[in-house]
Amino acid sequence: MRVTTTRNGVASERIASALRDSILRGEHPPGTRILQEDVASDFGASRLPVREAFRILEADGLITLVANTGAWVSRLSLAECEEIYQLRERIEPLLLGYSIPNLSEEQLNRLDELAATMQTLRDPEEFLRLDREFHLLSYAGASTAILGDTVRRLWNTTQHYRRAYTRLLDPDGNRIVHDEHHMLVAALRVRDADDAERVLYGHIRRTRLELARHPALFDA
Amino acid sequence: MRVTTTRNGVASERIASALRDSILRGEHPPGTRILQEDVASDFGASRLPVREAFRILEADGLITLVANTGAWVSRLSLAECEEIYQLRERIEPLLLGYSIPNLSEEQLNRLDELAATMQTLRDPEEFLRLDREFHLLSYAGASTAILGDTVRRLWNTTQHYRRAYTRLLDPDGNRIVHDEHHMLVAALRVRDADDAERVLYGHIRRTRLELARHPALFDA
DNA sequence: TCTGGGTAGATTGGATCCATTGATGACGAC
DNA sequence: GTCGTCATCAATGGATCCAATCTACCCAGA
Repeated sequence: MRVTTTRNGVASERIASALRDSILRGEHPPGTRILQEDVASDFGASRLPVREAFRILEADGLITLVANTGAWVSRLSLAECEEIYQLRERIEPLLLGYSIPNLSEEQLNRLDELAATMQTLRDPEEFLRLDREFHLLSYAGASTAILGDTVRRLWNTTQHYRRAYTRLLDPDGNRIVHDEHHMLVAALRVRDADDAERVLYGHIRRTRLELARHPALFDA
Repeated sequence: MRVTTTRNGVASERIASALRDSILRGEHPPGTRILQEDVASDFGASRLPVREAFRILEADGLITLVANTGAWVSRLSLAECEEIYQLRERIEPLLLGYSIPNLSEEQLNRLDELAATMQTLRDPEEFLRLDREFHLLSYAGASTAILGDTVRRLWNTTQHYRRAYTRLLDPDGNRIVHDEHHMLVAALRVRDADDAERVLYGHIRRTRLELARHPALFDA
């Protein structure tokens, strides 16, 4: 007889997933300490699954663990952020190449829709969310596990700095971003891998150079 | 490269480190199941630090965890292996570029020595060890954490397949490999980043294409 | 003989308790 | 007044026990 075991999945994964979302939403800025006990009571679990969740998030690059001391939300220096963007410049076009042949008509339409919606947004937080969905969706055709995971990790670790940067911008000021998004979708539609990869490369590179012009984002 | 905040006193790190070495040495071939209880008794510890060690190794890409079921040494398909090599082609030259300006005379001498020694070896296992030391040492000048960790993870996951491939080879057959190693050190000595990165790119690319010619390596 | 269900055993996931480590603040010496 | 030391306390690391769940095997029935 099966009792009401609500089969919610494994607790450590559930907690890791929820914590990841809340960090990505910016509820724990870089440098913030996170206590096992607090998280455990938040989720109504013991500290044990929380400890495993911390290991998962450490692997994601989201938090940094120090033995016998605690866990902190990871903080990047400008140099590390540039490093990540240079990585992204090189591997996201590769990932996109894997994805292009398998993108469905439905996915392409959604990409169009996202690119158009982003242009009308005033709220930086909403822009961040859609921009993330846009790019990750463009990789959805790739059946690669390692490459996809690597890219996702890089997106996670830079999320907070993209947020800080986005808040600085005049909503209309980054017209180039929207143009690039539209150019990218156009290239994807005709399955022009070379063009799509070139646009994406430039898109990331430009963002990297822009970020480097605001070193203040990385203080504190 | 990796900052190695010496958490060596912590059992989970010690166990993870020892297990990682033993997997890299080939003592647990891909597909092998690893039981928490066995590892725990091997190290005279309880299962708890073993569980955390498993999480660390999962992040390294060395093992795969399935909830309520167990841990297996990761197995790659040919497609995944090619994916990893394409990644390596793109990011290891970048990492090398970071490293070149900071390589010491001593490190360059050691690289020369390694390249020469490898030429004389008959034992594939020894070759693997030195080849790993050679390449990772060539990246030692890079102070990058994220990039270095990413590369190290890729090396880990492909270690077993490099081993299987190396065993196939006639020790004299891969003269090109040795030539490339010497060319690489020569370029590093004169701090010619462009040349070094090009040689390294070709080195990895050639290996990828060679691996693809032996699909049998990836069966069961 | 093959398929399906059910049960028993092995193995992992989670909770609680204890040991150990690191940080903080007070006290005393120079 | 400042620096160093020590004691206290909070937070993490680890051990043991219990619960949930998956696997493997056996047996009944077609």
